[in-house]
Amino acid sequence: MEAAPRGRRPRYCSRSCQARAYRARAAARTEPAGVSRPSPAIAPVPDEAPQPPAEGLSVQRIVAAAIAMADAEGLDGLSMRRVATRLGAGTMSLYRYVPGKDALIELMVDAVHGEERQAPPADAGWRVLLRYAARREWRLYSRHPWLLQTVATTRPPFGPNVLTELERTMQAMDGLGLAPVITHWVAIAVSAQVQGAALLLVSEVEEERRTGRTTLQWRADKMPAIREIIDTGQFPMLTRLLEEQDDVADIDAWFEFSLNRLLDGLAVFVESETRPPRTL
Amino acid sequence: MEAAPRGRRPRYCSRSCQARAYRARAAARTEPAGVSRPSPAIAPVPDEAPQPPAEGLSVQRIVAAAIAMADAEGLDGLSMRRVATRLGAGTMSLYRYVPGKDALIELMVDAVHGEERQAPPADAGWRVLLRYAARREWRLYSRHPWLLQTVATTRPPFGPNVLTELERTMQAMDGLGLAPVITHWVAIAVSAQVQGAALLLVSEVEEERRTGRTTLQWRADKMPAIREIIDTGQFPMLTRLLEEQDDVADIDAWFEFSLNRLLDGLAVFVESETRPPRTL
DNA sequence: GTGGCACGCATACGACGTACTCATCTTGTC
DNA sequence: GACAAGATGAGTACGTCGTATGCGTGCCAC
Repeated sequence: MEAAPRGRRPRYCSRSCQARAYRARAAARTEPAGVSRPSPAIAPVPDEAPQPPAEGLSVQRIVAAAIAMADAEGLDGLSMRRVATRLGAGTMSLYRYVPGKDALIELMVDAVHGEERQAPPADAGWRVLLRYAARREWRLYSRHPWLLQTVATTRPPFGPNVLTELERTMQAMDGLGLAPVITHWVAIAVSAQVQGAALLLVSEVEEERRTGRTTLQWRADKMPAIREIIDTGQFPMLTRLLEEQDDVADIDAWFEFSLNRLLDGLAVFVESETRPPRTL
Repeated sequence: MEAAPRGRRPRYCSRSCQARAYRARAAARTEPAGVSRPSPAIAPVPDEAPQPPAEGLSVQRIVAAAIAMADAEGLDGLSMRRVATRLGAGTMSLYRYVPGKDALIELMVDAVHGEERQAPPADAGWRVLLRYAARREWRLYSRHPWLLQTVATTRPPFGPNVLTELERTMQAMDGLGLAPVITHWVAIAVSAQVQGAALLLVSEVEEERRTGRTTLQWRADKMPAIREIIDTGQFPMLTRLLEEQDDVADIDAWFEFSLNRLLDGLAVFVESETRPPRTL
């Protein structure tokens, strides 16, 4: 089924028992948190228990190992073979628990989204709450640079933890009188700003790993080439920039700057939206 | 040199003639445009001439073929073997012109950045110009979804076309009295917003290619799972959203929305920055 | 006991990037 | 015109990857 043109990219296997085991375990991870628990607030998935010291394989152990490996070596340092050997298992043993690499990555994504457990500040305004969510996401990408690469590749996974996050962000704007669609637009606009900023962060981290050169070393390497182009005089703005200071310098400060600009703009919008024809 | 831990990812080869040929051709593409031409304004790279009908390989032909292939099949449908056969050449022949796949991708990135040739509207305000640049970038990612995946992986390449774009964006704010660093921050903040939004766009396109399911089909597939989670009652905001309308719906409209919010925020900032202590 | 089955793994296949090596073709020199 | 030297192209091979297939092993219901 699904044709797989030219024989490439077959991806998901269809061995019955494998898929069954995966679905069973995935459900075990998902449903108890999302469905049955009568928790007072939104309850993220328990994720991984204190890491059962057992030796047996499990979806949790596999996902945890894969996350550790991706954190350490990037998304293309992640291979089923190496995850397996890291767990002291045969490569194909993983496929009893996970249908394939893609599904494993999906599980990884939802798992890291459930990491930061502490609740947002209560009774804060929408602006504080949105900023809180944005910073939370920013930290997520700092810790797990590979996460952003998955975003660019796969449709946003609707794991319970991801949904929880979105819900929380939208709740930040509850009571403002915005239409649900607009609330959603705002939420993903903030998320987009964070992700866009994180692209810069991640590309530096990732490239540093790949080449072994730090950002400063890299800049020194490229300097002659850049200066050559600059010296043509066709880039006056960039020239001035280089003369004063040479780069983003503090990427966290820049992130805060851009986030604040977006929040300012949202404030203008909220203001004009919530009391339509008063001042005018 | 460079150690290559555990024997993985050797990447760039170092055969002298290969590197030489590459540098020579890359320079041929870069310098005549950036250095010698006495053009009135910023002049992007001539890129590829009317595609010489010749049969011989060339960097341009290789880059063009690779771009076409990535456009059609995504970044991981791109392989040196298939680019070569598409050009009617042996695989290793490409390595006479390009040191490796990474360098090829770098050339591809700069090439597509030089695509849209028409000048921005003259004498427009900073806001119009920034919006213009943002839309231009947005269209770029629509046409070449793979571009965003490279951004997440490699340090932003400083090809002449990319630099031209950045310079132009910064020139949009010339005369506002902002410090060069701030101008730069604003420019990359807008770019970050576009890229973050494009992540959503690209993930849909990419996933659609990978699975063969359109967005609507996919939503129909996932609906039972989503509704199951929604029906727990723990996601009131999302529930309301689904009841009214089920998704982003018009991603271009959303892009415009988020861009306008950011520009509004930048306007507030520019306003407060350019005439510091007058009204207050 | 003894099937059946859940589980783990060894082997194998076809893709990939690219290093090494040889063949062919072009060009400069006499 | 003959011929050496370099430029250019490609065939083969190595090590990596994801994963399909099929074979053992041990547990458990009957």
